[in-house]
Amino acid sequence: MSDFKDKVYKVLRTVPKGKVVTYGQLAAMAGSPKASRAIGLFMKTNPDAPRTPCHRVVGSDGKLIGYSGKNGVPGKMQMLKEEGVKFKGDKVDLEKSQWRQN
DNA sequence: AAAATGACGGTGT
DNA sequence: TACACCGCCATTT
Repeated sequence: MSDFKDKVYKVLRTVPKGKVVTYGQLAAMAGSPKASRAIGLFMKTNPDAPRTPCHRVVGSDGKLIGYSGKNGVPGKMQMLKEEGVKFKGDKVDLEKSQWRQN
């Protein structure tokens, strides 16, 4: 497996409940700030579904995209709400729920 | 090995 | 503000 991919999952697993990260941010932490596209690809593949909270990954504007889960994006939004993530209409309130290492 | 694909992001119109 | 296009990266066929 590529180190990049492993790194992405590692970081993603570090994201606490009730917080979210953007694809770009996640990519940056993994070592490639512009690999946001690849990140989504990993989420789709998602070999570690149960241990990888891919539902905590949102777009740069906090908009929910993707999610191959059971209920799709709507279910993802619901799940995040349950975890305590604040929402702004159909998007996540990044000002309050975006995860920050620092 | 080369080309196509995709759960993105930013910029332009 | 909304839609379209281009650029980036890693995976898959």
